[in-house]
Parts: sequence; structure tokens; C-alpha cells
Amino acid sequence: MTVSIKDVARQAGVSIASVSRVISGKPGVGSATEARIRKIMEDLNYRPNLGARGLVKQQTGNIAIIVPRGSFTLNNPFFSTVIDGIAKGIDQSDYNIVMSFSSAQQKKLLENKSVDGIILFSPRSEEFRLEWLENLGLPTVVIGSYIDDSPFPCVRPSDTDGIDQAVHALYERGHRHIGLVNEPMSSMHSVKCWEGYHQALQRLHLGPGSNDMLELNEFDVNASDRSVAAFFRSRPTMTGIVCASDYLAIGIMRIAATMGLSIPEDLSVIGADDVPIASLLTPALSSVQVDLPGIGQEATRMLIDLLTGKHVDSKNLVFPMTYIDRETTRNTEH
Amino acid sequence: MTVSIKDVARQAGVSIASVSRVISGKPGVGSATEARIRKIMEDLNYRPNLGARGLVKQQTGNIAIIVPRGSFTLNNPFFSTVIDGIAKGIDQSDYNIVMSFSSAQQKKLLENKSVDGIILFSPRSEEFRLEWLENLGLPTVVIGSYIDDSPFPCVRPSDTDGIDQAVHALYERGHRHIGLVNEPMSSMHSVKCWEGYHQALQRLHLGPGSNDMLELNEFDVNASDRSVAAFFRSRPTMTGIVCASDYLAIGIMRIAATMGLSIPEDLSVIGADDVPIASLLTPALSSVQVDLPGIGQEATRMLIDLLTGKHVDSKNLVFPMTYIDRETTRNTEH
DNA sequence: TTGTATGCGTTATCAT
DNA sequence: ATGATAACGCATACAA
Repeated sequence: MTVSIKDVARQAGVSIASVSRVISGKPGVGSATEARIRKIMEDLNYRPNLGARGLVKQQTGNIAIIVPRGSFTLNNPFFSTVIDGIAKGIDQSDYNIVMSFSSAQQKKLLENKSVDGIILFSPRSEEFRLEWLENLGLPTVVIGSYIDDSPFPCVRPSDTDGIDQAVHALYERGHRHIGLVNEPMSSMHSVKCWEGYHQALQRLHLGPGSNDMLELNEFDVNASDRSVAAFFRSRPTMTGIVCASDYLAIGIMRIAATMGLSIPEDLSVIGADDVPIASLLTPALSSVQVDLPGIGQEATRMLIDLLTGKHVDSKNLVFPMTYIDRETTRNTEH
Repeated sequence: MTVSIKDVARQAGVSIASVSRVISGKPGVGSATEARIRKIMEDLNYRPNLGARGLVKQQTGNIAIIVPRGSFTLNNPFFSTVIDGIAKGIDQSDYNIVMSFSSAQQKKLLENKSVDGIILFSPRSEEFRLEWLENLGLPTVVIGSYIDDSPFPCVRPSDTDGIDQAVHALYERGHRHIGLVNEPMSSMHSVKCWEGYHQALQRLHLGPGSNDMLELNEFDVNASDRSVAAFFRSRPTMTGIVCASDYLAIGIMRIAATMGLSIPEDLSVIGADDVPIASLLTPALSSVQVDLPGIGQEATRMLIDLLTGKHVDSKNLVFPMTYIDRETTRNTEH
């Protein structure tokens, strides 16, 4: 049924070696026979079997995108926006993207020689063991904050500085009691956000803040309505909230609304990453902008460089963040 | 470097056939040798090469997800939500997801025997020719409205009825001049939405509506600010807008805000599909709900049935839509 | 129960 | 310039 290189060879009255040569554009075949072979390939609608080729060339042409299971949701705009950037980066190449969604399948995917390299969204500490990843022997690029001394190159936002900026923005607008809504600290990203928050409060002489961080149990704030409400209610003087992501901020806005708090009148809110919908919300979400598609694109470039043996210069690529003032923040008197 | 079935065989002092048997759980190997082989596999950390296996079994273990290039954006919540459902469906199986993003690569992916089946998001008429798709000879399931007599099973929302419901909802709230914001009519989805809109207006004796549909040039409303503004300005009596998707509706809300129109006071807006963020917006978006993850999951199930030779009963699976009243719609006097 | 041999579709080496 | 042939890692029909 499926037409192979043999069929072409037979039809053209040549050996499979010659056919293979014209396919891969290698020299050593007369222009007359070449033309004949091409014609036959066309007629027979021949397509190379990439699996077979991969078998001999020891490469698959596939790149795995691994997103931590659980925080996953393409609906989390952080992922979808970065992946859009990956898509752009990969367009230039011949690689395809392979994804698995359960962690059992992800393991299989990586172990069974189905991919040439990995783009790894910073896993939580309990997810993949570093040793296990190294053992894979696959070129890997990490997106997002990750263990500082990991052997993999890493592309990420300057989370710490970003959150720092957000706190400062609120301070400049008169806020003195500022909280942080954070994801579980098992993620390195959360740790970095905490550091930025803490560092800003220190500099502004606003205290350590240990008491004003809400650490969610889940990565999805929508699963935590009650604890969020309790957090707000027990801190009546708190006028400003910084969130570790826009996704979180959107959830916070929703919960605040159900509590009768209006934004920004009663509460100023700042997100992080500035995902596309942030500016589409009403009120538009103030956030700390970073070039998320750029991160995806750069990570892809680095991985492809790794894959093609090019020298990879920068081991850590940190994208700057800059505060964007929109409608969820306003001045307050203290 | 990479340990193959041969290495295991040699180490265990058996033939590769025996090793292959225990790998695939086939009978015909003594429990003693089996144990020995398993031990060696463990020690050597043997992993089967899926590519090689695929070569002999004539299958890859991969399923392609094809999203029309251009409307694409994982950021379009329609796609990301459906894909979440696909992820759930595929978790039960052993298949991986492969995606390409440029249409040249998508063609290659499908032609070069890299996948066993296709989940195809309803392509626009100019995208893939039906004949070409059939020629591939790959099991295919289409998600979303598509050519009515396509040979592929299809899972989709009841677009026509959904838009009809939206128009009726506005009518019941007193609206008499109701517009439709639609995507390019080159997509079957847009045609279905138009049909629902037209049908509702007919039933309600509100005229054909031909003049009150805005057909965007792009799939992304954010590229069309000016034409949207012109559309609104030239129809001062229009109090209600139905959108072909929530994504569109969100864009419309943003543009309306910049025009000084407040929602729902000046304009009622209804989206379609009820993506997760719809309810998180402020004001929360009224929409026509449909089980998007369910659609993805069912499509996956159908494809896997197709792949495993099971009988596929329903050729067309249409998911019902039901209007959800939230905060972007209100009563009006006429 | 176990082993041998062939083939899956390619690429690559070595002759011719 | 062209062709035989081995090899990639695995499954399987057939022999033993």
C-alpha cells in the first residue's frame, strides 16, 4: 500500500542507492537518471518514511515540550503564550513538537528515544528528579526559574526583580500594607517571587512580609476561594496585592468581586507576566511585562543550537520585566 | 551508547527473540529465563526504541493535532480548552500528541508516516483540500463545524442553535436591533453562526440581518479596531451584539470601552462557547455554554476507536449549547 | 521453550 | 555514475 524507496527504484530501473542519493541531494547520479527518478517519485507520490530514516540517522526530528502535570492547562495563559513563541521559533526548523500530558506518558516519551531534545517548563521539585533528567542524556533547555545550579541552559523572566518592581509601584502610589499571592513554594518560580517581594519590603522598610504572603495549596487560585477570602478579611488595612502571575490576579479579581471589594477602589492588584488577556480585561490589569513569546522563541533557538552542535553561549538568559500601569492600581492615602 | 535488545540478549545469554517476547509479554519463554532477562533489562536500563518498533508494526503511536494556521494561537481559549479535553482523552491511551505550526510542516507531518491518525480542527476552505486529506488515508476526526458531507466523523458544538439562543435571549430582554460579529466566512463555523443568527431574526420577524453582520477580515478581532468602531457608530440603535466566539466578545468589550460605550449599559454583548475566562471577566461575559473539553475528549475517543478498529457508531456528534446569563446583558426599552 | 532468519524503509560503505 | 549490501532496533514466522 505505502510506496517505498524500493518501488521507486524498481519503476525507475535503478538501485535503491541511487534513489536514496537524489532524495538526500547527494552527488553521484547522472542528470538523466536523476530526472527519471524524480519523475517516478512524483508519479508514485513517494514520501520518505521519517521513522526509518530516524532509525539509521539516530534522530527523530521531534522535540518534546514538557509541562508540569497539574499546573498544566493550556488555559494557563503563561504556557500558551510561551508556547506560541516556541511555535514561532520552531517554524524555521524541521522539528515537530511532541507532547504528553500524564507524567507516566511524559516519562515514556523521554525514555524511549522518541525525541531529540527537550523544552522543559520548570518542573516542581517533586516532579522530575534532576538526576533522572540528566541521565536521559538529551539536550534540554529549561523555561522559567529552576534550580540555580542545574546543568541545563535556562531562559526565564527576571521574576525577582519583576515582583520587586510591582511592590515599588504600589508603594509609590501610597500603599503601605502590601500582600503577595503566591503559588505553592514547591515551585522555584514561587520562591523567586517571594524573594522579590521580601527584598522590596526590606528596602522600603515595610517589614519582612512573612505574614502577608498567601501561599496557595493549588496552582489554580480558583480552587482556593475560601482561603483567599479569609486572607483578605483578616487584613483590613491591606490596600495592595501583588500576584505571582496574571492568571492568579484574574482569579483574585473575581474573588474580590464576590466579596464586594471593588478594584481598584478598595484594592489595587498587580499581576505578573502581562499575558495577552491582561490588557483586555475590564478593568485592565496592571502587570509586570515580559516578552513571553520571546522567551519561548529563544529557548527554542538555544535547543536547536544545542541539537545542531552549535556553540551555545549564554547558559542563562534572563528576560527583563517592566511594570505596566493600567487600571487595577490607584493611589491611596495612608 | 544506547542499549538495544541485542545487548540485553547477549548479557542474558539468550537470543533477541526471547528478549522480544518478554518485552511484548508474549508467551513461550521459561519463567526462569524470563526472570533473568527482566533483571538484565533492569540493570542495563533498557528502553525499547519506539521508532524501530513502529517500523515493523507499521504504526507510530502518534496522533497529530492540526490547527488551522493563522487563527492559531494557543491563546485562543477555544483551542486551548478543547485541547485540554484531548489531553484528558489521550491520557488513557498510549498515544502521544504531535503538533506542527506552519502549514508546510503540517503537510510534511501528515505525509511522511509520522502519525497514525489526525485530530483536525475544522480547517478553512482554503487550508487543506478535502481530496488531499482523504488521500492521506489516515483515520481522521474533525473538531468543529466542517463541510457537511465530509467523509470524516465530526464532533462539534451546535453553533447554529447556540447563536439562535443568544439572539433570543437578547430579544427577551427587550432588544430589537441585534448585530452579529462574525469571523471570516471562509470558515464553516462562521457560516453556521450566520445561519443561526439569520434564522433567529426570521423567527422573531426582525428582518434578514444581512446588514447587521460584521464579517471580520482576520480571525483576530484585535486586528480590526477601526472596522468594529465604524460598525458600531453607523448603527446607533443597535443595543445588542452576539459574537461568534468568546474570544471575539472579549475583543469587542475592549473596543467598546475605548469608544466610551459601557457594557451592559449601552450595549449588551453575548459570546459563544463559554471558555473558562468568560466567567472571570468583569463584567462576567454572558455566553452560550458548550462542553469544550468534552468535545476534545470525545473526538479523541472516536479517533482511538477508529485506530483500534472498533466500530464507530455516531458519525456526527453534536454537543448542545445553552445560554448562560451573566453580566454583559441587560434589559432595554425599545 | 528457544533460536534463526527475514523484513520494516532508510542511509551509508564499499565495490564496480 | 551506479549497485550490492550491511546496519539501525525491533517483531515474527518458522525451525529446532
